[in-house]
Amino acid sequence: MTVPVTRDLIVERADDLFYEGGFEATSFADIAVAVGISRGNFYHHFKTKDAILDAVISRRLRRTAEMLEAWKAEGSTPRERILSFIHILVVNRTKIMAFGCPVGTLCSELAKLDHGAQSRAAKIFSLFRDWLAVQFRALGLEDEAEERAMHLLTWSQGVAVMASAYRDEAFIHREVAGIERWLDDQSGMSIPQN
Amino acid sequence: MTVPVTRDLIVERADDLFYEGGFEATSFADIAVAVGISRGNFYHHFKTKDAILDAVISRRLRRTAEMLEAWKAEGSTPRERILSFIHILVVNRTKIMAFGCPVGTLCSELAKLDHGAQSRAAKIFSLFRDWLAVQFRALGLEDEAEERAMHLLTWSQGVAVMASAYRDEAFIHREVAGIERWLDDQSGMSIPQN
DNA sequence: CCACCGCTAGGACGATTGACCTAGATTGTC
DNA sequence: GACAATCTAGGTCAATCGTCCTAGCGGTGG
Repeated sequence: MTVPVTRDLIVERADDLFYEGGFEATSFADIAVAVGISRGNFYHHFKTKDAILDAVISRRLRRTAEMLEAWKAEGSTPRERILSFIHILVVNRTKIMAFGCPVGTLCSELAKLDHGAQSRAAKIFSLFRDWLAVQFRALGLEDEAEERAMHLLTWSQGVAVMASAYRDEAFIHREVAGIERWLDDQSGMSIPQN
Repeated sequence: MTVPVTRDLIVERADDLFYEGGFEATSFADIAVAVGISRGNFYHHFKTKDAILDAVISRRLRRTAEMLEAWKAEGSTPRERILSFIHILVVNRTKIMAFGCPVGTLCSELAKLDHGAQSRAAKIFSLFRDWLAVQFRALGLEDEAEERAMHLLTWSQGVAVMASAYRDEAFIHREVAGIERWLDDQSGMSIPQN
């Protein structure tokens, strides 16, 4: 809390609003109200809306990296660490049913807007992918680790989309159980199986 | 072609623009330019933007039903019919890499906008789900048919999200191959396996 | 020939958007 | 305590949004 407390607050609230309402649909005024400052004050901290988006993506990259680091400490085994990832779907089920996955929906929106920051947003996925690949490699899957990581990411994204489309909590639990079964089928298998 | 050729043209172009640019980001002016008519002329056919959205969703519902009906004719076996669904990912890979899945991204956006039409948009998913469930039931999966249908829908949605995030065509082919292997593991199995 | 009606064009509306400016308040430093 | 840098508030800007109105076009029926 050395200097930029207001700036951080702006990024934090903008992060939430971008998630819950989308980037395009969230206006300067919306963020200003959420933070509790005037619209004019905004321009002192961020010159453009894209600058806020950049800061939000940076924040998400940093927090994701921190979360993955924390999971390394909590879960001692690779399997437990991967389960930490899978269980985001359960832990955040309420918000996911309402707004989908923060990363997936942002990437989708930025892709449609043909926004230059889309590739940076996709790097949040890469953090998960690389981290998961390390865990799969520790499970004994050498060559297939990256592919398994992408598949797990894919599966969870699908669950997020369908869960928000139907707002079905039971569906999330069913699919998560399926992912866990799939995970336990992966360990040390020589023949690839999806 | 009895009467409403202009109206149909509006809905058709709006459908494309909503897919490629998103509902919120597409303005009346954008659609008018795409159709080649004046903005004022718009109001004669659609009083509100939501009315256009309704018409677009109706169009998608109708066209989806027609496509599923056509697949019944093309693919004689349930497996071939399901493969027709899976191969949308390959056939439409270019657009999917650029804009994601039309249904999934629309549902996600409407969810964030808290738009009343979200549940109607989700009915497009239901058309696929019910149709797929019929095919899985024909494969000998009685009780698990609906669950398998939802899983296949989930998987394909995940592929669409990740494919657009990374714009990776090889990834699509890899996952589609995985889906096909999964499909062939399903037929007539008594013990559920994901 | 005229009255009518579906369709079109183009402008105008109030509101809101992202962006920007300026003046005052606050803070920190010497 | 004076000064400079930083932060804040509130207003203004042109552009664009969805919405709406009206005048004119073209064909059809009486």
